[in-house]
Amino acid sequence: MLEGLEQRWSEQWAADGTYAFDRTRPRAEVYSIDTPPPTVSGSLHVGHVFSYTHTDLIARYQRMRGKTVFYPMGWDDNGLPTERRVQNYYGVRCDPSLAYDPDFTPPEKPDPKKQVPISRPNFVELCERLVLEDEKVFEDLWRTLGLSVDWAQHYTTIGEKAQTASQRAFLRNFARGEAYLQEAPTLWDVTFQTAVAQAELEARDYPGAYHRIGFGRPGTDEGPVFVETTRPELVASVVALIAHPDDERYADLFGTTVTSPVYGVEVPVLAHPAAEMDKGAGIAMCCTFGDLTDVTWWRELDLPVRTVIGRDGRFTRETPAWLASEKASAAYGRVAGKTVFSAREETVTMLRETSEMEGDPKPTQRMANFYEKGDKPLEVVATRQWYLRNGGRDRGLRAELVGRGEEITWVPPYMKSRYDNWVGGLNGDWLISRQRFFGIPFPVWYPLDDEGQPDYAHPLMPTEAELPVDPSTDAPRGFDEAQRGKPGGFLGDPDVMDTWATSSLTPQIAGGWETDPDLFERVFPMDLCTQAHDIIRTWLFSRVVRAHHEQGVSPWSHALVSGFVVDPDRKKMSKSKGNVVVPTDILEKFGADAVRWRAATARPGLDSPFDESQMKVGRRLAMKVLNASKFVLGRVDGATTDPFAVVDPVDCALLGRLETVIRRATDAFDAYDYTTALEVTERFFWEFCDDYVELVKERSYGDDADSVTAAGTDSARATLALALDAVLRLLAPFLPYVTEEVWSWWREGSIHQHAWPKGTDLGSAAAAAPGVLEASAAALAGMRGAKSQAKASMRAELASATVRGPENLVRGAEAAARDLRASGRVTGDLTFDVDDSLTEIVVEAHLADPA
RNA sequence: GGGCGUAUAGCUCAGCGGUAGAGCACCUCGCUUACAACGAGGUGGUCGGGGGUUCGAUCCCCUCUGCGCCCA
Repeated sequence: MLEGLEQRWSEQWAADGTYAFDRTRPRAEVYSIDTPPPTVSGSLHVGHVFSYTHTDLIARYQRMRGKTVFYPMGWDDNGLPTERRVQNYYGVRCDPSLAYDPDFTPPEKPDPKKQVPISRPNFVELCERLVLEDEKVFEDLWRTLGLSVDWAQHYTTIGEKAQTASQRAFLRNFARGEAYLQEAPTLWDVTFQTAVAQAELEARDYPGAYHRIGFGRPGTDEGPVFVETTRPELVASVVALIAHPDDERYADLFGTTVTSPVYGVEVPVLAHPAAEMDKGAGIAMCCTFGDLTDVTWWRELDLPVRTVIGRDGRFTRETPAWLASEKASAAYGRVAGKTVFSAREETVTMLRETSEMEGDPKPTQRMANFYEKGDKPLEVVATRQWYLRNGGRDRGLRAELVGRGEEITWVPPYMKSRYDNWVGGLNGDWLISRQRFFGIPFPVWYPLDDEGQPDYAHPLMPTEAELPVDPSTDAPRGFDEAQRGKPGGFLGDPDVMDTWATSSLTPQIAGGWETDPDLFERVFPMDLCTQAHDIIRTWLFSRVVRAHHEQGVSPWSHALVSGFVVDPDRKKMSKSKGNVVVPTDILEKFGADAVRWRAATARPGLDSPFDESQMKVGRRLAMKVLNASKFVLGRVDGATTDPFAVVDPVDCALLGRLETVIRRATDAFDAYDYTTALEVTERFFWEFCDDYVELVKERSYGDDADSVTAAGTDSARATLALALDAVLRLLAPFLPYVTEEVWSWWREGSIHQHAWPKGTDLGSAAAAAPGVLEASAAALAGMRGAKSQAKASMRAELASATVRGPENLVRGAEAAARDLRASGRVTGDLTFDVDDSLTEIVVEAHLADPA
């Protein structure tokens, strides 16, 4: 019965434009949402499905509250993940030195080990081709899940809208001095051969070994100074030994020089508080660069740069100038061109040959920085990169950005401290350039001087009207293509923007910033951004940075942060662990409504373990909605939802209860607490089915003219209809399919375009206290209990029943005496005795003898 | 080491000053004219440990411990 609803209704919604944004409405009537553009080259797991469902619950609620909802979906298709997927999928790799081949076709049988080198334009073409396929799959999934996205507002992070917005924002950042080009030590991934930003780092334990190596003290009788290092190969690039200023062991050495083992290079011994006295020998070898501490020392102690590791992660082939001596150059010849790993082995061999290493290496675990997508530790390489100011080097800006965070309502509130911690812990500006191919290029060229050397200090920029540009194929104003790379000509910036540098502008891209001012004014700043907690430091923060620089505001008023779906052992789902739950499987098995129901039970911010048995509960609810509706609609001919017909005390009590439920669900949704909204609605719905419907069933049939008045029948039918009408709307954000199906049986139009219920829909009857319902439900439960204990059928008749309890409850139940007699099948006496020694209803019942 | 969260029934979670709640699971019963992919009834907990505040603490405060995440 539930099967096929997804396809049928999602097609209907698409055809009717049910979720179309109305751009004629004023800002006050708009609710705008910034939702993460999923990485289409990646695979979705059930956690994404939950998080996007959370957004949709809010979107649907706001729409029913009368807002027109701006709910665009974007695809994050640029960047490294797509490049990697294209390499594997087509068996190619990008070689920017090659020329474009218009006739290129990818290999028929891709061999990942023998990737065919192709030009950058060819590579980008393949990327564009593949993301189209991926995006189709994603869109289908979102439609099946029932996301009420307005697909007309769609964007991609590589598309022209995104290119123009990213380049325009960059030009303005540059003009205001917020973006700048700098040659500086940069964390570098040797596998992907690109620079990596602080936000993409991941500290991991990495096995290493302490090598105890000695530095000579020429001109003294003293023995060598020993350092313990996990990276002996870097002895080739040592620039100083550094100990803590308070370390008495080395006090005498400060200001003297020592000579490096193997190479015999003379370096100073210096003091700096960043040296850790209790780590290793307490004195460290500073190399440019082994890690970020080296960068600090290099900067603060004004040390020279001695780079031996190239961008490919290998030792440079030419012998560096400071290793010019015969001894040093001979030693360097043995490591030149080697990978870090091989160079380390060779260096250890040399250290043993010269007896400058003491003992054997001692295994240790150290924390090393990794690119989150990489599996080799990052190196530090001096390169020229674009940076965007994000407060990492500016206390004032940092304070302003923390202030922007305070303008946002965080759901749950404690997620703000993640943001504050991250902003407070920044230690450098945002590195936005990447040495990759499938991304948005920097709209920048550099003039070449008479010798063909680029002048980085005076970059050439396009006007905003010329955007988007690709400096690798477009020539700057005043030049022509023939001057590319020639002395007196120009050079295009070869880098692309980091994917976050594009997706940090999603509110601007989707909202039509500078291209559609009328739209932008209606949707920006947005009302809501949603994401899981892992991207607070990246996506959330970077959007605040961009909006702060460009518009001087926080990009949204609310941030809703979802937790993760973790596996049953509470471990994070990841491909490598093989514990990923594929969303298409569960959607097929349980249906979209069931999966959405389960997602809605995961509160904002809290991780939730995946458990299939929970999906069944959602499915059962959807099924119950269908069945209960079938019953109610079989009782009410036409639309008899007239509150004035409701006169019976039990019916009034039900509406009174419903009024409270509507109020609580509305308050909860207003506070972004969709879980509580669902909880109170669902509880009401089950009570409605189990107690109320059972109580009034006989009365609603209206075929027992002797015992039931026509008014009572009308009252029950009107109440059934009123309650169903309201409860369907309360459930609509959670179960869009089944509620729409039922709605279509007796109402016009889509339930998703109808108003959220209000207490006033229920008329004055809803002012009744729900006590009668509670008391009669308890009495009914008592009768059922008696039958259950007697192991009798629920249809079994009771010869007599006595309802006892405190006065208010007994009187309440007595008001429903007729319904109780009918639903409990009491054939003989039904009496109500007040007994104030009791605190609740107790039923004493005698079964009729079986005939 | 710092920050944040969390600890309640076998499991997933509500409750957050006034005699412990739901769903799942489990047990028993029942095919009843909305529903057997169902319904009815029931079993099950010194609310992580220790202090304190209070007439009263699962709830507030302190502390310890476990777990998770983020940052060093």
